[in-house]
Amino acid sequence: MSNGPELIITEKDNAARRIADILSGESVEAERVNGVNVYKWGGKRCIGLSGHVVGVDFPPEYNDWRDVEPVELIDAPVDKHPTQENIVAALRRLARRARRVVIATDYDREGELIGKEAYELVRDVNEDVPVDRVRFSSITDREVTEAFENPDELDFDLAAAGEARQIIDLVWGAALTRFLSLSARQLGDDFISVGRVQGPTLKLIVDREREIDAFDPEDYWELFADLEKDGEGFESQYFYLDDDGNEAERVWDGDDAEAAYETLEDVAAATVESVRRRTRTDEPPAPFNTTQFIRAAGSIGYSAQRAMSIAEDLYTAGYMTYPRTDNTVYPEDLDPEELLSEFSGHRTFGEDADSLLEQEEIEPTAGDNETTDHPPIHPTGELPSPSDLSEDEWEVYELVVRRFFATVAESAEWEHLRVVADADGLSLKANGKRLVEAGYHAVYPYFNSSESFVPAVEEGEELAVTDTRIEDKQTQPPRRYGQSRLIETMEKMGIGTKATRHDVIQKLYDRGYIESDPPKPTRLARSVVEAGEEFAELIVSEEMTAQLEQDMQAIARGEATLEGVTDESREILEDVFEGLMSSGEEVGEHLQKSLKADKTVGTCPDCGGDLVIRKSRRGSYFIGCDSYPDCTYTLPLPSTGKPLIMEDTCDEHELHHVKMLAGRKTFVHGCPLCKAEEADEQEDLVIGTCPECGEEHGGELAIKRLRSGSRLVGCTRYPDCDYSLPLPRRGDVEVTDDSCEEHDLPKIRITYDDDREPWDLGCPICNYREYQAQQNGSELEAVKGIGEKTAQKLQDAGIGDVSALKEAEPDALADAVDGVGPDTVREWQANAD
DNA sequence: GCAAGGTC
Repeated sequence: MSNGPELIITEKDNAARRIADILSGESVEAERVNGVNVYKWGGKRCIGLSGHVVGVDFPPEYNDWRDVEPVELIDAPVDKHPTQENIVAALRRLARRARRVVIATDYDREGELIGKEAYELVRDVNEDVPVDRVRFSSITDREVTEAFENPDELDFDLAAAGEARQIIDLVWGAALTRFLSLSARQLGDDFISVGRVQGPTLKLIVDREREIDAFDPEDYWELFADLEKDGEGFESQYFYLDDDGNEAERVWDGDDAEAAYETLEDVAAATVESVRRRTRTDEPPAPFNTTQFIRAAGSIGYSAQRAMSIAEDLYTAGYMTYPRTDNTVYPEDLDPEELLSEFSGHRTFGEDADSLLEQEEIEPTAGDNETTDHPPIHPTGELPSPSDLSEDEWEVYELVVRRFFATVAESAEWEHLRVVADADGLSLKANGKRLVEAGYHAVYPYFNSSESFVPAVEEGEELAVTDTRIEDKQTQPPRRYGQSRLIETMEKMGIGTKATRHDVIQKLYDRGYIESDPPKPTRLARSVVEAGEEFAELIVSEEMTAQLEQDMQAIARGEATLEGVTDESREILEDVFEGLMSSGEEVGEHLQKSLKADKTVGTCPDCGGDLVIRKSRRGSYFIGCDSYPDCTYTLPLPSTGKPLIMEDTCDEHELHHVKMLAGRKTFVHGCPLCKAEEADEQEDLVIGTCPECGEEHGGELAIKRLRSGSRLVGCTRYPDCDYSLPLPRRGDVEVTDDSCEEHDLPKIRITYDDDREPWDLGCPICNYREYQAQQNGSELEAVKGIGEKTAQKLQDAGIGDVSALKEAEPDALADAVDGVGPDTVREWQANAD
C-alpha cells in the first residue's frame, strides 16, 4: 500500500484551484508538473484536466481517404488515444504513487465519461489504488465539503452511454463525410461534412429558405385614424370582425379598403363605445443559462461566438461564473443579499444594488431547467473596474450583473387601456400602455419598456378625428433564423449542447454552408440537405439525437449495452450506404453543380464562359474563367478576407458584386471589373524617392491603385523593385503639404464621404512601422501568459515579435524585464509553439 | 483531413 498523496482530479484547472482552496482552507501551494498546474496541501494533490484528454478515432491505416472505401469505416475499429499529452503524462506521474484517487469531474454525463477516462489512465499505472467519485453541482464550501465527506463510485454505465455517443458520431460522421467529399471530388480543405448535429441544424436553415422561396406575398391594406381629446392626440386603427368573429385589422380586398377609407376620410368625430382598463404583472426574467445569455447578448449586437468568447474571458478572470450551463435555478448556497451587497457603493451598480437591498423580500426567480451541471450564469463577488475590461467585455459583464439584479428585483406592473370608438359605422381601436411600477425594468434596461399613450376617455365621449391614413402592405415571408433563434431552436429540438451549439453554427460558416448574418444557406448547403433527405434521412433529422438519447438512457440504466446500441446503429448505416453507393455518381454531380453555382460571378467578357472564384497556389483568391486554359481571362480580388458572391449585380458588366468576409473587417468590394477599370484609369502619383532602390536605380515612391481594389505606396520600378507600404482600404487619400523630416515624404491624410473625422495617417513609412509594432504586440499577446502590459515591456526590451521571443536567452531576457523570472520566459517560449 | 463533446 502506497503512502503517497491523495489525488483529486477535476475537469478543468479553474475547478481544481477552487476545490483545492475550499478543501485546504486556502492554504494551498501551486506547482507545475509537465507544464500543468497541480495544487498541493497536506497529503493531497489536485489536478485539473482540460475536458476530454483522450479522443476516439480510427487506427492510422484508415487515414487515407482514397485508399479506404468510406463504407469500410462502418466496421472499422475505434481507438482511444491521448490528445493532451502533457496532462496525461502529469496525471500518470501523480497517479503512480497515489494512495487514493478522487474523481471530481463535472456532474453530468460527459463529466462521468471524462472521469472514466481519467480512471483508465490511473489504472494503467496503478492497478490497486482505490478510486472514488464525488458529485456536486456548484463549487461552494458546503456542497464540495459534503461531497468529499460522502464519496461515491464512478458510474460506468453512464460513462458507457457517453462512449456509445462518441462511437456513433464518429462512425456516421466520418463515413458520410468522406462519401460526400469523395463523390464530389472535394478532398482538400473544402471537404463536405455531415453529422448528427450539423445535419439537422443545416436542414433547419434550408427548410426556412425553402419556405421563403415558396412564399407568395399577398396584398392587404390597413387604415388608421388620429384621434384627439383635449388637444392630446393618439393613434387608432380600423378593425372589423372576420367570418370567424375574430378581430381583424388587415383588409384583403382593395375595393373594400378603398370604400372604408372614403367613409373614414369624411368623418369629423368618433364616439367612444367601450373603455377597458387592465393591469398586467410583468414578472422578472429567470436566471441566465447559456442559451438565454447568448440571446440577450445577441439583442445588444454580439454574435453567439463573440458573446461566448467574452464570457469565457470574464469567467477565467474570476468575474462571473462558468458560462456553459443549462441550469436556470440558483443553487441554495447562493445568498442573493450577500452578493448584492458586494455591489453596494460601486460606481456603476451601487445605486441599483442598494435599491434592491431595500426591498422587503429578496426572492430570486427560477426557470424551468434545474440541472446538476453548473449554477446559472451570474456575477461573482469579485468586481472588475471598467479599466480592467475592454469596452465589449464591460458591456457583456454589465449585462450579466444586471440580469442577476433583475432576477432578484420585483415584478413590473403595466396598465393597459383599450378604447374602441365608432366612426360612422367603422370600428376604431387604440391600445395604450403605461408602466406604473417599473420593477425590474429599473435595473435591467435590455427589454423594451416603451409606453404608448392613450388618454383617459369615457364611454359615449366624442373624439375629434384629426387625420386619416391608408397603408398598402404585403404579407412578408417568414424571417430567417438569427443566430440566437437558431440556438434556441436547437435546444428545443434537443440537438447539440450548451457548449457546442454556437460552435456548430460557426462550423456551418466555415464549411461554406451558410453566409451573412442572419445566416443564409448556399447552394451547396441545399444540395447536401437534399442528398441527406434522399439517402440518409437520419443524418438531417433531429430524430437521430432523440433515438440516441433514449439508447443512452437505456445504457445508463443498465438495460442496454454499449455493444448492442453501437452494433444496431452500424447496421442502420449499412443500409444507408447501400442506397448511397448505387447513386454515388448522381449525388456527386449534383453537389459539384451547386459548388460551381456558389462560385460563379457571371459571364466571361472574353469567351462567354463562366467566371468563377478560384484560389491561387499561394492561397489568395482571384476570379478566373472556367474555360481555362483555353481562356486565360482573370480579375484580381482583394488580399484580405474570403470572397462571397452577393445577390445584386453590376448594371454595366452584369457581374455579381463581391463581398470580402474578414470577421469584423468585412467589406463590400463591389463589381470586380469596375474596380479593375478604375485602377487602370488612375495615374500613379509620385510622392518621393524609393528608400530601397532610389539611389542606385532612381526608383520613386508613388500612390498606386491596384486592380484588386487596394491601394498602396509602392516603387515605380515594380516589379523590379517590390518595396511597398500599405494604405487603408477606405476613404480618400490626400497628400498634405506637411512632410516627414526623417523620411522626406509628405504626410498623408485620409478623408471620408460620411461625417467621420479625417484620419491623419502621417508619413507612410512611420505609419507602417507603428502598425507593425502593434501587430507584433498583439501577436505577443496571443501567447498564453502574456498580456497587453507585458507585451509592451517585451517590446521595450527589444523583443519585437514572437520569433524574437522564441530565440531569446531566458536569463538575459528575465534580467531585462521587470518582475519576470527565467522560468516564466521558458514557459512563454513553450506556449509560443 | 472526417463527428461531437469536453476545455482555452
